Amino acid sequence: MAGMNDKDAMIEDWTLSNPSPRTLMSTFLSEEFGSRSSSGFLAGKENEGPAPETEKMDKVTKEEEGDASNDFLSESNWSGAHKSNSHGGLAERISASGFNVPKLNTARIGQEKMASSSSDVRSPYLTIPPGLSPTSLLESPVFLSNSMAQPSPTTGKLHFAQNNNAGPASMPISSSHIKSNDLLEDAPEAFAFKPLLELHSSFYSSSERMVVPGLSQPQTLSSITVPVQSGNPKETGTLEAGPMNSQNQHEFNLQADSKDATDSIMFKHSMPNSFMGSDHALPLDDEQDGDRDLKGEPSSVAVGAPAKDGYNWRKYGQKQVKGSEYPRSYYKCTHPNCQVKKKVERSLEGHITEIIYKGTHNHPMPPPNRRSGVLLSHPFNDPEIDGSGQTGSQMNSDSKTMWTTRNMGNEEQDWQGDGLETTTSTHVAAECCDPSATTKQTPDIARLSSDAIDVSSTMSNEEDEDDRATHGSVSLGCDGEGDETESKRM
DNA sequence: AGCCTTTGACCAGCG
DNA sequence: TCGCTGGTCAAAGGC
Repeated sequence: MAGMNDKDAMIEDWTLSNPSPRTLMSTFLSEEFGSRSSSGFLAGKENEGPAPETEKMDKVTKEEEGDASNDFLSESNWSGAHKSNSHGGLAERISASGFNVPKLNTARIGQEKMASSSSDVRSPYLTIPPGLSPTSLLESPVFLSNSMAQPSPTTGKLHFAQNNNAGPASMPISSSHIKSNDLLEDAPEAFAFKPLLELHSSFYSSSERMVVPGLSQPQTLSSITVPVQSGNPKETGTLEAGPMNSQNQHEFNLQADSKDATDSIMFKHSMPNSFMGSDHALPLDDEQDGDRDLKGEPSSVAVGAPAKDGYNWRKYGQKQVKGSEYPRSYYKCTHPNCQVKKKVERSLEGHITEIIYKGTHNHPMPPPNRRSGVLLSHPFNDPEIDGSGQTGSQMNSDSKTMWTTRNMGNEEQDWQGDGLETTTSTHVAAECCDPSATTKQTPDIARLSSDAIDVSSTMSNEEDEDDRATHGSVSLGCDGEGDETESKRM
């Protein structure tokens, strides 16, 4: 409850006076990111020694963050080379609310070569030092806005809306080549994208349907576009995490959601090779450990996976679905009176190819336990922050959050919490996936490409209001750092 | 003992 | 009505 209030207050406090795409850019870049020449993101790996300018910002960041030991980000010596908004910046405000915000070294804007010939002249490149992973970005509080987003099944865009907003902002969400869980353990880029995938997975789990087909081809990884939001809920945009290039760099493209589609900024993030090493790999949750230990054994895969979104699931059936080369497992939420179900398709190797949530939890997310391997590591997952803990009310349990989506008939639909049935699906198409399997379930999905992430959402009225209590209770299995962070918070 | 998965059977919707 | 298909049930067994 307290977390919810904090968050609400925080979001409200984010509101800026002059929302604009450029403002979003500056806000996002200057406040949300910072570069740290010393990449202590992973327990101080790859210490390169902080540059003077970053040392300065180190102090600022630490001052802002207050209790540096309270969050993993603070451990990583986030720093920034400049701050455009020294008063009441988002970072400070978020920090005050319990978040630590990665900062981007905007001073290095323009120092990088343009990675794409199609880049806008105004689009500088930012280099994020090794150690700043997309995980960090995705864990940035900018993704708080996800709790207010609903995907469009036809356009693949997320629509943000609040009851007090003039109108929803739309942003594309696309992805290609999402790795499945075990692959996430094996490759840095996969690891980096895992929180994103789970962010969406968990987020959409709050609706009734989610489809997350994964890839089983570890050599393929492309881009993911996720929504971002500046201090003003109306200021939205997308952060696209591109594939890792030959220099082990992820390319990011931050674009404001505005009429000016060219208002974007691209930057790179160098993924340290150490990410590849198991010694530097972040610890995985129990489930992943289980999957890793018993990789290839379907039974083990089936046991741990369903709980990854933070809830406890009981498998009640499995069936080979026609059109899909992988068996589909059926899970129910083990919580009493909770009718949420979940369908999971996994390849023989244990790669998740599709996850479909049905229903919404009418109960708080259960506390992490060894069996489920759930680690409520992400700020969204933190009961103290998002209010989804056992202490009671959910973040979106109030009726203030309005969901805007498109239903199966491409008809804009505003949902204010009276929807009784929601279905949200997220497709992460895989080269190995049977396209018919996913498209059949969400025929309205506008597939961006054969290897794009598709998101659809349909809502109707069948569930009672309580079922919406858990809408937006984003759980993010930020294994590793989150595990440590959560324990520290506790 | 309790909870879970497994798995074959059953049921309902649809063409 | 029939067959197909997806979803669910429930007994059995494991942990």
